[in-house]
Amino acid sequence: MTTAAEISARITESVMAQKLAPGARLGEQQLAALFNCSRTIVREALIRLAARGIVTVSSRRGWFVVELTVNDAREAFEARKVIEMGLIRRTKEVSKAGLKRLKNHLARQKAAAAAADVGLRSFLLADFHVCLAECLGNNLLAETVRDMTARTILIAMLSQSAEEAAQSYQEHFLIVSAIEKRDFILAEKLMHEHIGESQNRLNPESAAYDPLSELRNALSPMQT
Amino acid sequence: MTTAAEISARITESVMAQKLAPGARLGEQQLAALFNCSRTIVREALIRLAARGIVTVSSRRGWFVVELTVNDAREAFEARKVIEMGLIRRTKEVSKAGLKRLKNHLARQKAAAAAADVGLRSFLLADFHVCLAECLGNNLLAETVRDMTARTILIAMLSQSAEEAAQSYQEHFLIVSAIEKRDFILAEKLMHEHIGESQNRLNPESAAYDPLSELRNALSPMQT
DNA sequence: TCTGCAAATCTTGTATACGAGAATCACATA
DNA sequence: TATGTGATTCTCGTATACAAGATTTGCAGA
Repeated sequence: MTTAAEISARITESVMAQKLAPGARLGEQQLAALFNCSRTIVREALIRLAARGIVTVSSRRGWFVVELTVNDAREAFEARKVIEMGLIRRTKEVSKAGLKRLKNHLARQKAAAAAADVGLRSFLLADFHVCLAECLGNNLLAETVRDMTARTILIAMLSQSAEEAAQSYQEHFLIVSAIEKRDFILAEKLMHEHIGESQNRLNPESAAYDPLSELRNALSPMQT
Repeated sequence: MTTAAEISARITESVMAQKLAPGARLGEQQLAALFNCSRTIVREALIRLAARGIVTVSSRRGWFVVELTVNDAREAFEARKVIEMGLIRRTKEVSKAGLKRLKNHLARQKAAAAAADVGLRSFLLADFHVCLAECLGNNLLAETVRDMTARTILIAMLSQSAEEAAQSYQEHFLIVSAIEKRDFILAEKLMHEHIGESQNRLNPESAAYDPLSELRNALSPMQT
């Protein structure tokens, strides 16, 4: 027996941990069995997630983890740049507690990078951005960051190797360092590059997660 | 017979039009009767709105339009500054169609300011910000702006006089003018002042809509 | 073997029934 | 009159039944 809030949180986390791929099916009945509750509860969780742009429903066909178009992807990355850079830019001061929490989070990221748990590593690298927003004093934007980060993961999916993860951690580390030194201008610049980095990684337009992409490309009409 | 999407849109619009005050009751049964549908549909609409921070539910007591704390208010205004200023800042170019749409919107705002329809006027002044985000090319952030704008209205409520509305229109006009001239730096500055303006208007900490605020103040503990 | 159609199955969409907790009201009591 | 208590009413919370559309399967016919 589980609540709708718990179910939607679990699904969000799974997306952030790259355990749920774009297009993954989320059957009401299956989830109800898995979480030992009725379809009503599952449905509530899915409706919430739909409002947040994490899942979609296709009438009488089923619920699925969203699959973003190229334009959706552009907007999601742009939104993250706007929010996360703006948040840093408008910060005057960071509390000692906040800074401590950030460093603690960095330590967990480092530990996860060393360990073999890809899911936890992926989750923490994404969660860092949420944590940062919270530490900069805006829980409302932190929630928004969570949704948008999840969305960008659903594009970038499968394209993050161990080396790239290590690099992400390094970049996070440098951002926190800049914040600690109160060099918010540098921090903003680093954040810009950091988000741009993952955006650039998805070169062959979302080809990474589309199992039909090769076929699709091969059979695409000629430009005559 | 109405769909959940329509119901939630109607409620959001009513909030933006200041027709629904903070704390207003939204009974499932009443809404079902009003929209001629079952509680199931109403419930879906309310769950969506709850995910967007427009309404809350108090267990077995009822659904209500949110009442923000002082800190919530701070975060909402701050979030709007971050997003709307950042959106302008990162804009390089505005399409002709977008500019035309903005001017069209301004004209409607002007017309509404002259007319006596306070609801429409209030709605348009808020909707301008959503429209701007769309015209700057980010529908994802536009949706976010809609939610946050609604939230700020739920704080500032009742405090907007006809003169202040006219001033808001003027500020919107100047913002669009700056954008038209591609002076995004000025536009960003104007937006900053514009949002700050409405934030400053709510001086006596949300006293406007709290019927107990006087009592609360009178009976607050002494600072000895 | 391939095609087309009909039946069966699967999945969500919606209404409704019933239960539980909160708030209110009426009434007895001090 | 003021207070406390029990019944009543109101509202949401959850499960479930049934409908309807989409998909798949099976089968007959060419």
